[in-house]
Amino acid sequence: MTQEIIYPKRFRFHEIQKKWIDYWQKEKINSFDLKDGKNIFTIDTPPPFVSGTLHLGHVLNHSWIDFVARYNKMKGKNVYFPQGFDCHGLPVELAVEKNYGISKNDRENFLAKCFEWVNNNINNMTQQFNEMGYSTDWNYTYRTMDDNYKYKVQWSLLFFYNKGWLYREKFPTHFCVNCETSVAKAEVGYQDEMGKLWFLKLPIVGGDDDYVTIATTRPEYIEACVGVFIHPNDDRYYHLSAAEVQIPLTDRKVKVEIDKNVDMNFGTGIVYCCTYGDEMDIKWKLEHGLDEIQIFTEDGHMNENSRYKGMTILEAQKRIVEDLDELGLIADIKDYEHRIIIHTERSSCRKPVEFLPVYQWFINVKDFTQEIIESGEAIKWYPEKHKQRLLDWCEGLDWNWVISRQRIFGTPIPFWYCKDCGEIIPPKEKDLPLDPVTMQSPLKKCPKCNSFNIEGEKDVCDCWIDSSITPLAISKWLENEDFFEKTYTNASIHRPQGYEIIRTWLFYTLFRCKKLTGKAPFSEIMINGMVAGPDSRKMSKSFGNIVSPDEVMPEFGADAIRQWAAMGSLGDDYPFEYTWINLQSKQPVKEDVIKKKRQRLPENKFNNKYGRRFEQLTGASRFLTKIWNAYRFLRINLDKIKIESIDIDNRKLSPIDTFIFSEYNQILRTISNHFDEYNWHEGFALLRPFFWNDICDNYIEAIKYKFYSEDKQTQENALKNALNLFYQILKLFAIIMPFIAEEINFLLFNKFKKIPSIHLEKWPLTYENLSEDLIEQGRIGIELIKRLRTIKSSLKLPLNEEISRIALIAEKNILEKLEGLKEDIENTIRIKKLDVIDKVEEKNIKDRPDFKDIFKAFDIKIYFYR
RNA sequence: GUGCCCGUGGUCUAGUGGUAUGACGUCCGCUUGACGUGCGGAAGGUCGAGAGUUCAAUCCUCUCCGGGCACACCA
Repeated sequence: MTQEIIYPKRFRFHEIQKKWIDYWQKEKINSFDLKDGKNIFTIDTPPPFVSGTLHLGHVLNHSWIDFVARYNKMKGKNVYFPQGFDCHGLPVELAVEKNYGISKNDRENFLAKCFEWVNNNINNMTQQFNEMGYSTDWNYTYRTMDDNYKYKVQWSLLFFYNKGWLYREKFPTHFCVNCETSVAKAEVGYQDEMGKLWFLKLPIVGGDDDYVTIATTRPEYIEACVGVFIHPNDDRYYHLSAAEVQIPLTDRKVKVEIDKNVDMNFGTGIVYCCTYGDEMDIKWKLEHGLDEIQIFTEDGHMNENSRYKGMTILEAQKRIVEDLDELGLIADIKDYEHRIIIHTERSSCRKPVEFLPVYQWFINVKDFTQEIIESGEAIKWYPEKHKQRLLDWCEGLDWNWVISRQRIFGTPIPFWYCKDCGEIIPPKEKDLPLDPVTMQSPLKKCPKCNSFNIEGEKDVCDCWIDSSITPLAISKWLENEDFFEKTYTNASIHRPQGYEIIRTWLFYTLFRCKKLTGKAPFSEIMINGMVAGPDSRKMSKSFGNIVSPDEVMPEFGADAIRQWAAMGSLGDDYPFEYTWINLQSKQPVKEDVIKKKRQRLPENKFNNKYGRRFEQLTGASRFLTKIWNAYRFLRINLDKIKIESIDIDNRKLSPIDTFIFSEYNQILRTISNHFDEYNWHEGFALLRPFFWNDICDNYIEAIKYKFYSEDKQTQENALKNALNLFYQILKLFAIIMPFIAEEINFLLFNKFKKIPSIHLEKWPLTYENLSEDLIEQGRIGIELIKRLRTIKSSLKLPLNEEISRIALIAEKNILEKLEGLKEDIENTIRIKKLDVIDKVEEKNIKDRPDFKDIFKAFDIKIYFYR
């Protein structure tokens, strides 16, 4: 090791990170060993979607996961910590279409390119995980697009089919006409939008210039109108109850029907029912046996049932309104704020969702929500409050799970069906995994109707079908019975995730794993919040408050960013703070100024003029520098003073040593308690000031002089005690800041501790058998030293200036203690002569001090002579 | 609309039935034999607003305001 590496004033994280990432990999420091089959603690980590880069949300989430892994390892558990990737999804298809210009019709090539694109992204993301200091064992990674993974997914579908929980049916489902696929209820959300409410006049058949007027936000649905509804108690329209109305722009007539679900107070109190405008329309259609007239195509245009065929839905709306107006059938138009259903699960879409009746595959979940609730109740939640989200979702669920997606890059739904009678033909188990598009059905003839018109399913699975068996995938279910028993059946399984996917990932995983194995997967769950920008709004492109890890990682390093993550509070959203500054003046700039400038200036000019200051990370970096310098100081002394071990003899502790050890004991216990609850914030918030103030500013300052002592034994003991304590603290640091901990471990402790990594260490123990008397004496010493330094500072004296004399005047019972501290105080404060005087002698002191002070806590008077 | 969470010095954050923790920033002093990305110190808060319970409330209750999330929904 060269001097260069040992003594730089700053922690050089760039080279150090790289060095340890390679070393940990080479030496298999993070390897999981099943042989110790007892006490296995499995972490079922969220597989990130393979967008190609990690964002700060991932950094927060996965830093915490890494803390969980490292902490539990240190606590003696055999931690199984794999990390996989969620590969399938629309964004992959879009990226491949865009970047390679390959059409989906060229199915084979297209899928190959999807695979390639995903693989590149995974390589990138794997590297980012490593740069975070993520301690997963990559030998157990998985990709949801792998055959081996698909096998499990398809096997599970076959199992569900055999149980009668998987079925195919033509049913109106949420359908994103932008993404051209059906989506699950869990993937849609509502968005407020300023729209219009149109009052349309529908002519009454046989009535002379007589109309019913309905109010609607969707006039483009008029051609699909199959009924008009009024409320049974609505006196205003009593006379209409048997009437028929003519649907404008069509040659159809529909009946006026009565239903109590009509809201009399909305609009005119009359509503038209269309196929399928919304969930209410679906219910009415089924209950009243109405016709079905579908007017939209799957890509969001009008179909052959409409005279506006070929137009987009929006274009059609415009034309329909114009046409109705021309016919004089528009009674009124009002501005109206309403909520539209949009595709929210992929934030890049957020386009309106329609209901389309197409053949879909469904899994019955409605009948099992009670069971899911039970699995949820059995989990220990960190924090408890988020359990309610799962329970609410279960209790409110009234739709089954649409699992089919009209896409091609996904796990194929491994079934065939008869095009004539709809009979489903399941695959043979031995043929899995398979793609029914390219593979022949096991039966040539429909077993029900003898038709030969058999078709392989083209649709693929919802991504949540892939990801909701992650606990089974990582435990080698269906693959290795022994491994499965140890890492699933008999393990405690920890599930870390954000609260936003409780109703999806958690819900589906609880459901499917229980059904497939008989055992609910999780014993505990740790919930993280979302990362917000400084405006405390969720980070998103549309708010312009995004910070990418790539922006901050090169400047601050993983250990600093992990400290930021550690300071986030359990289950709550957490802002990533920054301030815009003018790079020349270094002055803060307001957000709205930035917004304007960003629009006006070209990007490079803007970037030259303005930058962001990351205060939280600055603080984190300083802490790293502090730790680094504490190491340097001890290292310099270790080079001078020869010691054989850092084992300490409790009987040879000074009062100051005893006191700081006792303080450490307390801190350690409290931190353990917080970490046991996965409360990283509180634990780290204690650790930082303890190390900085108590250890560095007070303890090290107070023992420093011993390193220059004439007495070898004094030197050795002081250094041993300090190193021993530092090593304990380093183990605590290792969880949050794995790189600096490992670096210092090697530079400072390698010759004492013959272990290949500090990350294989056990959680530290407290120091036992400390003398209460010495603790108290040490406390007085430290407090006095602090006080005397403050006095020096307030007198504007440089800290190294020697004081000619100080007298401490105290009660008899404390005198003895002070005598024992004399040397520590004299040397640390630099006093030529320190006198300890009995209070009864005080009146005999003749010289007037330059400064007088009383230290109330111990009733000690301080006479200070410059 | 219903439910849950949140609102603490300039910013973020901890916490408690007896007016408050830490970080970053600001100001003052000190280049100490690890560290000026340091050390010592200071300023800065009616703990969202109002009402109630209490000897006492930032902490408990209610109402309101503001923010977030979830669920429901009138077309």
